[in-house]
Amino acid sequence: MLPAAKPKRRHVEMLAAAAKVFARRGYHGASTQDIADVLGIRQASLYYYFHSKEAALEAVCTVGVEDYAKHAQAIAGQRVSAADKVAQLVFRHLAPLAERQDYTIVFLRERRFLPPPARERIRAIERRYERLIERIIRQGIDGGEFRADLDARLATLALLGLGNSAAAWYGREPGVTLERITRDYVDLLVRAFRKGAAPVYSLEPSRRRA
Amino acid sequence: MLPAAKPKRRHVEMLAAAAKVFARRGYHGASTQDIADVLGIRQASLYYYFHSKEAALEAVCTVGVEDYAKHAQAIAGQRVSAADKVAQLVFRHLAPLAERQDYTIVFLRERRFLPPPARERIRAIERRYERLIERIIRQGIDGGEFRADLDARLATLALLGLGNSAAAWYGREPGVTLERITRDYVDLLVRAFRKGAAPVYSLEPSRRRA
DNA sequence: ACTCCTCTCTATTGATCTATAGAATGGTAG
DNA sequence: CTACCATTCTATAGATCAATAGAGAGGAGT
Repeated sequence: MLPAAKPKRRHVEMLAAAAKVFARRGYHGASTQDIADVLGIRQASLYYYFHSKEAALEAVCTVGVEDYAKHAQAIAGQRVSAADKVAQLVFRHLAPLAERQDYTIVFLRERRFLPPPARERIRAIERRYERLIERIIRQGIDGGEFRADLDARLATLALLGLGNSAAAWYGREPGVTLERITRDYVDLLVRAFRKGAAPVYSLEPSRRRA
Repeated sequence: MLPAAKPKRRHVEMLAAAAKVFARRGYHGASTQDIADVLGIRQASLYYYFHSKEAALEAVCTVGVEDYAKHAQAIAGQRVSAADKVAQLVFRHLAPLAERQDYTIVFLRERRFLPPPARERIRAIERRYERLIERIIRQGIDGGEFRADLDARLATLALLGLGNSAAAWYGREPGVTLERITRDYVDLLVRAFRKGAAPVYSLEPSRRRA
């Protein structure tokens, strides 16, 4: 039977070891020996659990991405304000960093190295997640809660960019807790999305060349 | 004489080839053969230009990062509003994507694979850039232009996260020009930073577990 | 014609890495 | 005691890759 089909106790440890190593050294920079070292077993013993290094990468990426779309779907169905939904989206986007940062990092950085079929499977989940966010923002605009001139696509990319960037530095910024990031980023996004006076600034740095 | 010391015509082509290959396949996923293929020369011929693959990575990363701190310094010295400075920071941060996206991507994703001495050199430039941004934001707060409860560190990370995320998808989002990203992201940040009524939303998704 | 100098070549070494084959270990149940 | 199963082992094949050594080609200047 294929090991990937029955997730037992040791399989979970394997996955965690792979996530840790891939997150620290990158997929191509990590050797199967590195993963084996974490588990205290021989390099060849890994192949009892995975068909290939690529399969291990897909397994880690899947854990890294799977819950996002699910939660976004649940949030989209609620009957609350768009601002509330954005708040919950950010909360759910950042929450995995507490316990699964390695998986998140690997998903974000290494998914592009997946072989085409696996990459497409992961991409499908991503796309669903992005569309759900974009729809929530668009509904906020259409409902008059968010600015009419807000670009839903760019707003979505902003939310994702902001959330994903936290994965890169969370844990290395002294004193910055998940709660604070969530609060501040939600605040930042909702302030930027809601109706209000247009800010005044000169976009073109006119006194500088080019 | 060390090739890296005198940047001639072909050296620039080499660097561009390395940037392109590192950006697409990642540093560890790219072989020196891949770079040689882009240039139409043999793998071993590369070593006329670089001592090592790592040296090529440092050269690419240096190009990718060097101008940011320089421009930020110039912006910090101007006598304009903090919002104007933020606008110029974002503009200068995104501008390199037009002509040097590969270098930017490699700097962002692959700099962590540099050997410690080179990594420290790159890090020093980064740190200077971050401090300049943070100081500009802090001055906006102290001057009463930005919200008093704005966290300057998190605001800096937000600006960087937003700007850096664009490097990942710029060119693959149909119809999204650099001008539009700059305008929208500046708008987003300035709206979020300036004084204004606190938004209303429920941070805790109370009807969901955990 | 001779000499640099720049650039590229051929040929190869040695290290590293994924993956396979098949044996050994140890626990558990009949 | 024996059979079975899950897990880890040894040993190695086969491929890829960074890097070195040293030769050759061709242009510019003298």
